[in-house]
Amino acid sequence: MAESAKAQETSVRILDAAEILFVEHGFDGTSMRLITQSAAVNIAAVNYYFGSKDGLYRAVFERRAEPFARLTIANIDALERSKPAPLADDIVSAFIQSALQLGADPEYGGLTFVRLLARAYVEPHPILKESMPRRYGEVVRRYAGALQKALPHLTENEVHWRFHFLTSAMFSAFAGNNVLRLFMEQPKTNARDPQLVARMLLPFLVAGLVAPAAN
Amino acid sequence: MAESAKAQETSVRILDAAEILFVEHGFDGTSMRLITQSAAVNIAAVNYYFGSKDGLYRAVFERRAEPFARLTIANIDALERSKPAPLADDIVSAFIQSALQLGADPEYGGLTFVRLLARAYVEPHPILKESMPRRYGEVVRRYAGALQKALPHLTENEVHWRFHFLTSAMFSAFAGNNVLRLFMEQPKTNARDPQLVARMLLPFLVAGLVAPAAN
DNA sequence: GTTTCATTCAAACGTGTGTTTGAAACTATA
DNA sequence: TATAGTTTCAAACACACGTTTGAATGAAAC
Repeated sequence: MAESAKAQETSVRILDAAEILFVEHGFDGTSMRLITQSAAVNIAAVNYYFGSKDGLYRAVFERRAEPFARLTIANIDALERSKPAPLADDIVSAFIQSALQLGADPEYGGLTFVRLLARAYVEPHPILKESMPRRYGEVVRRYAGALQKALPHLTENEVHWRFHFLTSAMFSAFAGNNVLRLFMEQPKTNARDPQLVARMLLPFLVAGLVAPAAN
Repeated sequence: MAESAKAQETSVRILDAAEILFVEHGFDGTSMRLITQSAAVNIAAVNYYFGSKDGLYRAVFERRAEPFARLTIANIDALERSKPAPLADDIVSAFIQSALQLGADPEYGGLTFVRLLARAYVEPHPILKESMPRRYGEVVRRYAGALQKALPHLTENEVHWRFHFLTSAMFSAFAGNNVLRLFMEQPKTNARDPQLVARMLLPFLVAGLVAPAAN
C-alpha cells in the first residue's frame, strides 16, 4: 500500500484526493492541509505542481473535461452516422449513455466527476466560467441541434429550455443529489445505482422533450 | 436611509443580508465580516442574536421553511377540495404555483430562498439534514400520494423517482442555475423570469410524469 | 436623577488559512 | 564518485477566520 502509493505520481495523487474532497466539501470547505494529508503528500506540493489552490481546482476539472466532451460528441457522431434522422429518444439515450460511460469508467473520473459538475452549477467558481463553455459549447450545439431537427413542432427557444431542464434533472440524478433525501426521512429511491437511474430517467426525459409546445 | 435602516430590527437586517450572501457565496464562502458589514451591523451582533454562524444559518432557513411548507400544503388542500381526483397536470401546477408564489411574495423570501434551497441540495450543511425533513416530510407525502392516485400505471417506487426528477428540474430552473450558461457562451434561455420559467416547465414535467412506465 | 436592563461597539483572542522559504533528500547524468 | 536538476520537507509567513470580552451607550422603570 505504501509502495503503490509511492509509485504513483505525486501530482496525480493530489488530483485524486482533491477531486473527491471538492465534491464532498466544496472549494471553500476543502483546505490545503486536508487535501495534502489525504493524498499523503507534503503541503507545499500543491503549490509546487499547480501554483495555487485555484490552479489545482482548474487542473482537477481540466483532467476530466476534455475526455468527457470528446466522448459525448463521439456518441452523437456515431448515432447520426447510423441513423440519418435520429429520434428524440435516440438523442437522449446517447446523452445519458455518455454520462453512464463517464460514471462507469474510472479513467473518465467515474461518478465523482459527475457530482463535481453538479456542484459547479450552484457553486460557480470564476475559473469554470471561462474554461467550461470553451470545452462544452460544441456539445450543447450538437445535441440541441439534433433535438431541434427531431422536434420540429418546437421553437429553437423552447428546445433550449427543455434541454436545460433535461440536463438539470440528469446531472442531479446521476450526482446522487437526492433532493427527496433532504425533504423526507426515508426516501423510497436508491439514487446510487447509475444503471437504474438511467432506466428511470429515460422515459421521463423523452416524454418531457416530445411534449406539445407550451401555450 | 440611515433612519429606516436603524428602524429595522438588527436581527432582521442580519438575516436579510446573510440570506443573500449565503446564496451567492455559500456557507463557507461567506464570512461573518462580510455579513455584518453588508448589514451595517457590528460583527459581535451575530453571536449576540444567533449564538454562532451555524445558528445564523439555521435561523435563515427556519424563517422561510415553515411558511413555505404551509403554503404548498394549503395549495394541495385547496386542489383536493375542489376536485376529488385531480390529474397529474393539476398537482404539478399546484406544486409549481407554490414555488411561484414563494418567488413572487417577498414575505416568503422571494426567489432568494428558492436559490438557497437549490444550493442546499449539493452543499448539505449538517444543520439542514436534521431540520428540513421534519418540515417537508408531509409536503412530499401529500404530493407523492396525490400523484400516485393520478398515475395508477406506475409503481410507488417509480412515482417517487419521477417526483425526484421533477423537483430537481423545477428548483434548478427557478433558482436560475442556468446549467447551459456553464456550458455555452450565449444561452438562448433567459432563466430569470419566474412566470416564463413556469410556463415552460409545466408541459415538460407533466409529460414526463404521465409517461409510460420504464422497462 | 438614579438604577436596571438590553444592545452596541472597538479591540483582541486563539486558531486555521493559502502560500513561501531554504535547506535536505533524491535521481539521473557525466 | 562528483555534479546538476528535481522533488520533498519542516517551519514560518502574513492574513482572515469565528468568537469573546468588557466597557460604552441607549432606553425604560422607579
